[in-house]
Amino acid sequence: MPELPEVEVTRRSLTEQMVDAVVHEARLGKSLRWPLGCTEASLAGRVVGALQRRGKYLWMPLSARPMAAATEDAGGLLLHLGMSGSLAFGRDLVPAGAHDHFELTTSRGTLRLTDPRRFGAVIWSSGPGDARAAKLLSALGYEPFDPSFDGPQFHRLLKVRRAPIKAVLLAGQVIVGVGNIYASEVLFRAGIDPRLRSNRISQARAHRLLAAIRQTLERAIALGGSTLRDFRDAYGSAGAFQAEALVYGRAGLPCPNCGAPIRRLEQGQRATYFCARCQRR
DNA sequence: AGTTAAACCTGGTTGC
DNA sequence: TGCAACCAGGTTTAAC
Repeated sequence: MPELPEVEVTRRSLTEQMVDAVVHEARLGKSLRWPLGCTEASLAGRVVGALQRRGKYLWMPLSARPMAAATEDAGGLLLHLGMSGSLAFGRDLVPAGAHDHFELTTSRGTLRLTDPRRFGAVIWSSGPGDARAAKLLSALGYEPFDPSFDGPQFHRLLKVRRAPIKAVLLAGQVIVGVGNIYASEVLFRAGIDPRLRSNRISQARAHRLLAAIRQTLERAIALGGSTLRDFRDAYGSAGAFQAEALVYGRAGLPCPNCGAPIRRLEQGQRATYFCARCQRR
């Protein structure tokens, strides 16, 4: 489910409800991708800080006591929603089901991670120097909305890769947050063939692609993300961007721009949707 | 080092 | 209806 817009929508809805909450109890059910890395009891009494996002990861600061200086205790939880994860928060959640794998009971309500496929993760990190967290975050590319990231820099990074542009976007080593839905969508909006090799992209088209990424992700965030099957924000609301998808999941349907049938192909074991007439090599 | 395939899981949909 | 095959929003790991 979750690409950058869904994770960002989750971050915002969670932060509104959870900042300053005091943790009462943590409960881990079926194992997720990795072990938690601390005892559940060691989270009790900690105070939730403002959530941050890096790529598709969420960072929840958990201070050992109220008003602790950041330098004094920079610990917290690193969360990833994987393919099918979502987070819910509230005082009266429905009883936990078979796919609810992590719960954090707090003074303001209960945070619950639901993830049928269990590709998601919750790991304790003691701070920036934490090796496990650093390993996950260190190879990540630029944030799409980082103001210091611009078209020329994007172009330079694309020039040194030979994989198809779709694969380069998905890999997240150049720019983070673009998953399988939005990769097809941004390439359509930029008029670029997903099979085009990254190093063959001109500077002008790189600029156009970056602009399309920013506009598309921004619009998706504004619409609460995409809900294909089960994504919900922390209030339980579904997203609406899927209704504005121009090519994703629309094989055989007419291109909204030229009417030619949208094509589906496979790249790196993932489906890609595009219009062979509007998107050029 | 870069690129590609396999692996991790479960559930819903499609087709015979 | 039953059941196999295929599909799904991600990322790590191993292998060319």
